Parts: sequence; C-alpha cells; structure tokens
Amino acid sequence: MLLTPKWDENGDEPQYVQLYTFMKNEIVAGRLTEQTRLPSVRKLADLLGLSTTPVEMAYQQLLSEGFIQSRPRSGYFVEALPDPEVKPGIATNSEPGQHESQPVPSKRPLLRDDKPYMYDFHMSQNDFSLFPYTMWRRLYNQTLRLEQQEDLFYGDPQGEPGFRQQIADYLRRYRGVACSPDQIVIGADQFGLLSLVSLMLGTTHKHIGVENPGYLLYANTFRQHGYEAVPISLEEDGICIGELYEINIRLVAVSPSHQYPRGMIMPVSKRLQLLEWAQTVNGYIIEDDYDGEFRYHGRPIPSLQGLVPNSNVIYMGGFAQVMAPALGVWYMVLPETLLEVYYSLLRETLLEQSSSRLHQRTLQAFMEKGLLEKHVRKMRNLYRKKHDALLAAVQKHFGERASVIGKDAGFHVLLRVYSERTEEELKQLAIQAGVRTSSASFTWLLPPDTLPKEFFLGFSGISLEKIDPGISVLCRAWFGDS
Amino acid sequence: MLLTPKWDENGDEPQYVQLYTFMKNEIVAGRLTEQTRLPSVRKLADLLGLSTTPVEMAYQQLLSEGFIQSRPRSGYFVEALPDPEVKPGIATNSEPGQHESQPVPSKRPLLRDDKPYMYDFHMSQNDFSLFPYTMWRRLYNQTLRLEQQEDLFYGDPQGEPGFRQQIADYLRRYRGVACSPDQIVIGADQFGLLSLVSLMLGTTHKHIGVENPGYLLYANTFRQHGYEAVPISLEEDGICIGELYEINIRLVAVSPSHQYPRGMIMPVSKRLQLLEWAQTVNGYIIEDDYDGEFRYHGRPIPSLQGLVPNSNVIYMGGFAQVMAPALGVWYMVLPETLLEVYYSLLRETLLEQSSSRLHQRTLQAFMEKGLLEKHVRKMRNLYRKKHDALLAAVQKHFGERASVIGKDAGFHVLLRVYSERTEEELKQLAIQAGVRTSSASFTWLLPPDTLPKEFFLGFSGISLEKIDPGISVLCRAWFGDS
DNA sequence: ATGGATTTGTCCGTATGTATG
DNA sequence: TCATACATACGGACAAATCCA
Repeated sequence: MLLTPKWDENGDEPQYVQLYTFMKNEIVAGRLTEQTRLPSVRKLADLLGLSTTPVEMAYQQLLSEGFIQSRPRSGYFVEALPDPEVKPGIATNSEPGQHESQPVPSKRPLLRDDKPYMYDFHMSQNDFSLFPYTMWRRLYNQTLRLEQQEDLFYGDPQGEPGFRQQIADYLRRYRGVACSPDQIVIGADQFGLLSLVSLMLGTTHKHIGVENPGYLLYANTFRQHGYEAVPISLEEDGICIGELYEINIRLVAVSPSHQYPRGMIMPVSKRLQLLEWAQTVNGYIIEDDYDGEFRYHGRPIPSLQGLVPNSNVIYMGGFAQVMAPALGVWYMVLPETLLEVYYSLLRETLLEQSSSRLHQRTLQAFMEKGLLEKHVRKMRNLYRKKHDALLAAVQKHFGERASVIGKDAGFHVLLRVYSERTEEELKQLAIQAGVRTSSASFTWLLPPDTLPKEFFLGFSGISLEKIDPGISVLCRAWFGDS
Repeated sequence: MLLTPKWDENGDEPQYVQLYTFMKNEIVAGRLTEQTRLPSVRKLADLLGLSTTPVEMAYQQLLSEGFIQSRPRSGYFVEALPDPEVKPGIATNSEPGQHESQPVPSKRPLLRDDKPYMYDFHMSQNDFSLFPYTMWRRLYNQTLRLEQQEDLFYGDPQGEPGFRQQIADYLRRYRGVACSPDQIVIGADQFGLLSLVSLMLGTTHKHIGVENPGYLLYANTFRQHGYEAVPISLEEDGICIGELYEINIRLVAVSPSHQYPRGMIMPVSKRLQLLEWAQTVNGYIIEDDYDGEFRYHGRPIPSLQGLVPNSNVIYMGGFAQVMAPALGVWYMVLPETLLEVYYSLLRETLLEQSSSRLHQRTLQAFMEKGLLEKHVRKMRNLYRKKHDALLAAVQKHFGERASVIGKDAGFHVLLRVYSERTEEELKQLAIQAGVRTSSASFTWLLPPDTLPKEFFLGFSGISLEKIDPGISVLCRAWFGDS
C-alpha cells in the first residue's frame, strides 16, 4: 500500500508525480477508503527515503484534485470518491478487485475442536483460576528493566544458567532426578527438543520404540526425522521388555511414572529391567514425565532417571502443566554420555535458544522465591478435588456400567464403557448432549483387533461444580434415564 | 534432596527412620547447609504422601541429635555441622564429594565470546536504550489477565490469528510482501522454522544452494536434516544465476535486499531472473530479510517475494532486530503452493506453537496501536547515526588503508584492510587493543584460494561516543601511530 | 485533568541539474 | 560562453494539535 514495489529510480517521471499517481490509483481502486488517514508527510518521506518536498508536492496535487482533504496539524484524509453517476468509468472499474486488503477467510483445517461444550472433559486442560497473575506480572516487570538491557539479547542457547540451576534443584527434590545444570536443555516446545534428540541419536540406528497405546508425539516427531516408530505392547505394569529385546532397536520412549493414556505405574523391578536393557543394547530411554508432579493419593513416583546413577535416560519435562503452556518453557535432562554430542550439535548449527529469555528469567525468580513449590501444591490440591469428584460422580451415575482406568494422577482418567453401541454412536450421543469426551482410540499406533470402548475424561479444565452434572448427562445420553 | 529416590516401600525400616537417615546424610554430606530451612512438617508429609506423624518423628530424632534446631512457629533449621576435630571421620569423608549441589563449572564450549571489550564492534548487537520498556510492560500486563485465562493455554500452532493479520499488514506496507495471514507461520527461532521448511520440501530433492559467502545458518540447518548444501558464487550484484542452472538443485536461500555479509542489493533484473529460475525448475527460493527495515540512505528495497504475485518464495523475518531477540518471535511467509503441505505436517505431527502466546499477543497489541512503526523509525534513526559516525571515523583514521564494503544498511559493514600482516596477526592485535571485530572468513562455506582480509564492524551495539575512539584505537593497533 | 513531549501541516531558504536567452 | 529562470529535491523552523504519563 505504501511501499511501491516498482520505482522509476532515475527515469523521466519526477518522484512526486510517481507518488501522486500511485496514491491516486490506490484511492480509485478502493484500497484506500474514505476517511483513511494518509501517513504524515515526514513519515512517508522517511519511509521512502526521500525528502519531504516531493511527498508534500504529491499531497498538494491530490489535495487540489479533491482526492484528499487536509486537516492542518492533524493529517491528510481520503475524501469520498467522486459520485459514480458523474464518472461512471471509475465506478465500474472499482468493482471487481476492490478491498484486496480485507482478511481472507482461512482455508486452514480445524486442528483443535474449539466448539463450546456445556460440559468439557477435554483430556488435558489447565485451570488458570489460581494462576499467580499479580506475582508473575511483578516478576516479569522486574526482569524487564533498562538496567538489565542485556537480558533482551540472545541468551545461552542451552537455556539461562541460573534457570537451569533452579530446575536441577527442583527436579532433584521433587522428582528424584539426579543431574547437574549442565545436563539440562531448555526449549520452547516438545517437538523442538525431541527433534534435537533425534538429530543427536540419528547417526546410527533410526528406530524408536513407543508404547502402544501411548503419546503419539514421540512416534510422529521421530518419523518426521526419518525414524521408524515401532509400537511396543503395553503390559499391566508398563511396556513389554521382552519385545524390546526381540526387535533391533536402541531407543525407546516411555512414561513410567504415569503412563499415557492408561495411567499405570512402572514398578521398580521393571524399571531396573528397562535400564538393564538400555545398558545391554547400548541404547537410550526417553522418560516422559510431563505430569509427574500431579499424584493425588499415595506417594509420588520418583523418576526413572534417578533410580540408577548415570543411566542412559533422557528425561523430558516442562512448565506447561505446572504453570501454563503459553509461557513456552520445556526442558530435557541429557545423560552425561550425550553432552559432547549435544555440544557439537550446538557448535555446528549455531543453535539459538527458542524459549523466551524473559520467561526463563521470570520463572527463575519465581522458583528462587520458592513460589513454584507453593503453586504446584495449590494446583495439586485443586486437581485432587476435581479428581475425587469425578470418580465419585462416575461411581454414582454409571455404577457397574463403566469402569475407571488410570486414576490417582494426571489430568484425566479413561472411562471404559460397557455398552452395546458402537464407539461412533457413543461419540455422537456425547456431542449431542453437550459433553466433550474424546475416544482413546487415537492413542493406538497399531490398534488391536477389537478396540475397547474407552473415553478420556479430563478433569483439570472443567469447573468443580460441573463435574457431577456433566457425568450425569453423559450417562443418561449413553444409557437412557438412570 | 527431599524426595528420596529409593524408598523401602513395605520393608523393615520404618518410614520415619528412613527419612531420618536420609536427612542426616544430606546434612553430613553438606548438601543441606547451615541455616537452611527444612520443609515444614505438613508440606513434607504432603509431598511424600505420608501423614505428618513419621515426618514429625524424623525431625524429633534429628533435633534430639543436634542436627537441626527448632524455632517454634518458624521452622526447623539446619545446625552447623559438629566440629571436625571432634568427629574426624566425617571431616575426611566430606572432603572429596562435598557440596554436590554447587554449580559445577561448565564443560560446555564457549559459543559466544562474552569477554568484555573496551570497544565492541560485534556484528549484530542491539541497542536497547530505546526499548519501550514501560509500554511493553503495560501491554504484557494487559495481556495477562484473569479475565482472559484462555490465553494461558496452548495457542494456534501456526501462531495467533490476530497477530498474523498484523504481520501481514505490516509486511505489505513496509516490506512490499504480498500475503494473507494464512500464509504466515510463527515460530520461536529460525532453526525451528527452517526445520519445518526442510521437512516440507525434503520429500524430493535434498539439496539447497546457499550464497558463498553467506549466512551459514541455512547450510547448517538443512545439512542437519540430511540436505546437501551447495555453495553458489556471489557476483557483484548477488548470487550467480548461471550456476543455479548448472547444478541440479531446486532450492536456494538468498538475502536479496541486503546480502549477508557483503551488503549488496540484488537489482530488479536479477530478481526477475531468479524468480524465473524457480519457476523453470519448479523449485523454491528462501528470502532472508532479517534486516530489511534498516536502510539508512536512499530508498528502502522492497522484498523479492512481492515482486511477482504467487511466486515460489519463502520469506523469512522476525522481531529480533526490530524489537529484541529475547522475545523469541520469528515468522515466515509460505507461498500458496506450500500451504497444503504445511497443514498436513501440522496434522501428522500435532505441532505445538513454540513462540510464547503471551509475547505474540503483546506484540499484536503493540502493532495495533501503531507503535511498531514508531519504534522501527526510532531505531533506524539511532542506527543511522551510528552508521554515519562509523563511516566518518573509518574515513578519518584509515583513509586509503582500508575500504568499506556494504554500507547504508543493516547492522555492520565489512572493513577490507590493506595490510601486509596476516589475518591472524590482525585478529590478535585487535584483541590486544581491546577491540572486538571478527574476521569475515567464517562466512565462506567454501573459501576461495586467497581470502581477502575483511573484518566485521558492527555498529548497532556500540555506543555512539565510542565509535570514533574505537576505530582510532583499531587503526593504531594495525598500522602504528597515525 | 494537566503539563510536557512528540507529531503534524505548513512555510521557507537553499542546492542542483536543465533549459533558455 | 555566460547569466538567468525553472523544476525538483533537501533540510530546517514554527506553531498548533495530539498523545502520553
């Protein structure tokens, strides 16, 4: 609109004439509409790299021809177009291609189902009612100061050192992770961190074992980087170690503390077997611990990573669940054996840190004041209430017609429904009743012959009061009046 | 520290004894230092999933043995360790592995040269003295509100729609880029965005042409994803089109508006030839426009992308230069023909947005108020002053002994030095004189037989007053008293 | 709401290249 | 060849309007 793509540098047309013609066309074509303020003489001159004179002359010309109006010391404004009846040529000309600058309706496919539901049991929402808004604002504002100008520049590509120190301390205390700050790598998203892992490990074997069913991000991400994703069966106590030995892989992703989506805990005996497998094949284990802090009854489950010192475990965590996804702060803990590989990747690629330095510093301050610990406890208590309410509601309304899988932790349970209806029928009935609950079938990388009818019931996002009525409505939709 | 990795679940040791032993060891080993406050009885019990009783018993035991001290209604605090002379066993034992929680000196290689220099002509610093601190804080605080809780959740994986609209408008006006918001993809870093491009285009040809010399990030990133990076010669007016036809490639990365590092502008004729090449081989052009806003004399150079409608150009830009790198907001503009590929990548991989949603929203508000335009002009004026001062200083001190390459735009110029000394000597002399100026030799993917002695002189980061003395010092270091 | 900083239309002195006499 | 006039462009200056703390 303002920056004319073509400009006759030293040709015959004087600059002010070119400018005048360009702006006249913009107005006639309707791209500059009535009452629109033109850029000030000085601004446009500056933008175009000219002196004010040609701009002024162009504006004067437009002014004298009545295309624009001058409000002294306020600006130039586009006049209403001359009446079409008087100049029919312009009117017909301006019809087809007008308003090119209007937003075009998006052709992008809907990736998230954002329809409003009366009862939203989405599998992993957050409840932000307890988010420490004022404290976060205060700490952010303290981070962003003139006196600390350098904090606005690029930070450590691995993540802010002080922040990594805080995370190392936190992980040691609350998740039993044994690591130094040097082993921690910050990133803005899971995909990015996993991509780094795939680059670090991809020189030899390009296979990754994943839990089936499980969190599909691992399979998807590594596939994008040329890996083959091998589904590994899930037993009652976690991934099947036997299969790991049968197949020629050296990398596996697991969620031992709270399996996604089925919620099982891998017992210590199996954990030791898994670590032994990694040592035997000289391979690596990716430990997904995205909800490790959120265990509601019984003892928290320490990480696999800290069970045996210096084991080949890559631990993945982040602040999306404990704080907010919008901050964009995730991390991973690399085993010592991968540090050199990581450093050479840094050197070769000149990687920048993707996670905002300001948010890293703010989180660091938040943790240094011991506020994270406090906030996690608050959130856990809140989610525990919801969790308990959900279980009570399911028991009350469904009784023997459904059973709950994977309780006591995380942000959802699975509801196994004993119904004659097909999964698709159940889905539709839920939608019609205004209840959001997605089927767990998409978590299978390789679906079994008969899919169990299991549905996600997320409890973290929905408000406490809506849980019981929501479950009641869902039960009635599926089983008629109860 | 607090969460014991090993816990004898139902073994012989009572819980309080395990806890007592654990904490005693922590204190003796020095991991819990004097005057550190222990977690409160209730908190620790909650954390461990126990009742308060065993925790209280453990603390009582520690108290009675003098390891900790109780301050009623205040907390338990670690006492000073018993005197080593009295208990020599502990002292000797605590020497080697003590203070495990202390920050370990990093083994990571120095990636950025962060030594303090008296005169810092780093090639691409920012001057944050004019950063709109208060306005940014205000807008950020307005973005982060209880009433807009949802903004804390995951956002649109492509980037916030309203923000993309603002970027589209901005690019059209100030860079001559023609695009709809649908074509814009937000990301937190260049590497991540380029990785997406490499995944989108990597199904067929895995080759990328890059300017030689040029910005090595393109070669490095695509190499990591299995591409071969082919150096293409640089002519006086930009990349050599002839070579593109000779080699079997279908992807090239260029910086037409201000070539990095040599600062040349690709003339319109060559731009059209380049676009024609892309059409002929059915390939793509990556246009790097990271400093397109910063042209100091003469007219701004409109983007290659907007020269011909619907051309196969991927435009790359970001807010690191115009605002601050620490925000972590970059973007690219995809051609229409790549949108479907991008969408299926989104669907398959379940990509999350990496750039912080809060910063996107804040930037959006900033742009909606027209403040970005204002800020860019301010920064450009500031950098122009520095640019002009640098050129004057070089002329004044070096005279005929050096010439300047690539002026009038960006954040650096190249100084070609006519000296008998080797590059390494010049480097060392500059360092000894307290002047930071890196050689341009690293920008060659494939160095020529004789490397010209060219040095980066960045002017954006250094303060205006230091420019002339800095150049003076540098000249004297290299040529003796002048 | 109120004062100070910034922005804005307008005006003016000057410089340069070209055409004219 | 020289002086003059004109069109075009540059860089400031002024005072009112507007924005912002």
